Amino acid sequence: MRDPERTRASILGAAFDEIYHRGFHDTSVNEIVGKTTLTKGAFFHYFSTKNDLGYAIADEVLKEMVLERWIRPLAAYKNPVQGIISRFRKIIESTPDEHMALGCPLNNLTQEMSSVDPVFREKLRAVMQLWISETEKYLKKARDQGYLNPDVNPRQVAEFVVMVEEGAFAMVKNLRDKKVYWSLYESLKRYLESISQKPTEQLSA
Amino acid sequence: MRDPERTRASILGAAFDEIYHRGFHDTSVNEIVGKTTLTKGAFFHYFSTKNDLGYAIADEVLKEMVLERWIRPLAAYKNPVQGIISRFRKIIESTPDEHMALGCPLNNLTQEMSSVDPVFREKLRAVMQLWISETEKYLKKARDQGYLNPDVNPRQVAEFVVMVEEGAFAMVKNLRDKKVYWSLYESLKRYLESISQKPTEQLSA
DNA sequence: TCTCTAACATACCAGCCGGTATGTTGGCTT
DNA sequence: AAGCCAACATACCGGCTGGTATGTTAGAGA
Repeated sequence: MRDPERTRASILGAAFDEIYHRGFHDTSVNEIVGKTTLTKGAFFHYFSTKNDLGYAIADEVLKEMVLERWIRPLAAYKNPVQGIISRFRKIIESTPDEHMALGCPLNNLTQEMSSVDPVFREKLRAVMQLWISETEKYLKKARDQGYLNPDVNPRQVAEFVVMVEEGAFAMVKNLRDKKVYWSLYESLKRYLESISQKPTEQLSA
Repeated sequence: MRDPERTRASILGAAFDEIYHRGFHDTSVNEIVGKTTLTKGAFFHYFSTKNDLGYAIADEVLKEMVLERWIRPLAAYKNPVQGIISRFRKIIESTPDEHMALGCPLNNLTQEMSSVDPVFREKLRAVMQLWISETEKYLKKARDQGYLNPDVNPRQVAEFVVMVEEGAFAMVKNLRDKKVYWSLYESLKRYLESISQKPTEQLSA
């Protein structure tokens, strides 16, 4: 009947949802446990403080979400650059309007907490560094395989790409207009094409 | 001795500072008035609620800041595209590290408040729309004057440019590394060059 | 079966929050 | 010079917050 792992996960899930919708500060512990079948006693049994809950969200939920949404799918593409473009498009298509209006969970939490709490800052920074580094790997692969111009700097492009991926969500959240996302998609695509090797001058794999 | 306009402005200024540093939710009215020579009575004489204070910051402070930092300086450039690139660089150079770590005030407030309070959302959206529209004007001018390829969509590029301007600050805030800003600057420059008309006028760093 | 610890529930608290009610005072108006 | 109102100050409040102290109960081990 008792299942500590499930209990903890249910708190984490409810907390993520509520924080994603209303922000960390504006979400109280009472509201979080109210979304579950548990009470405050259970909450503080698993998380010694409210901030600890936030740390766990960064370490576990957000990190996993970034990998699952933005990184792992890239492995399926022969041309990683094409993969980045396709994923960006597919995420637009598959994200419900309600979520588009809420922005990127990682970015939301970072903007709210990183200048307030240094532990938050480090954990959220780690997630973003991971996101960039993994993107960089694929871009390097793309360059080595002749899909990108040989003079491109994979790290630099990776930082730009991730910034666009996050910034696009932020702007759509602000403007409440999904069409903007498509506009930004076109611009990112154009940028990536501008640093891509033309098929004719592509090196043979 | 009494000077209502100055008093109001001093509250607005102190509030903006404190909110910029610690976020809206985490800044209490007591802290704001504590930064001035006034008391809570004065605060609620000028702003009927704490949210009203936030609205005034959006309408007055943030709007003016966007125009002053990003838009008005563009008038001094013959090639608006060159102006956008130069301004982006100069803002990096002139912004102290401490402020770089705090991000863009407009973006901070938007990420924190726009999904919580609809009035906030509309006001902050108006500021961002203004930012984009004014940028669009200059890009259209650039296209008509042959600095940009004739097939570029000024609105689309404006949305992308503003997104990068905001997103760059957000990312630097996250990563706490000003070098990233230069990296993003290079990418933006490269993008704008890729949609620029080559023969007419050259873009230089 | 008895024990004992982890897994929860209940009840409560000090502190701070935004906001209000009620002063007091400066200074223009007549 | 008296009146009067905007411009402030002071004192206070109910409500909610994160957090704690103290239960109670499930269930694995002996």
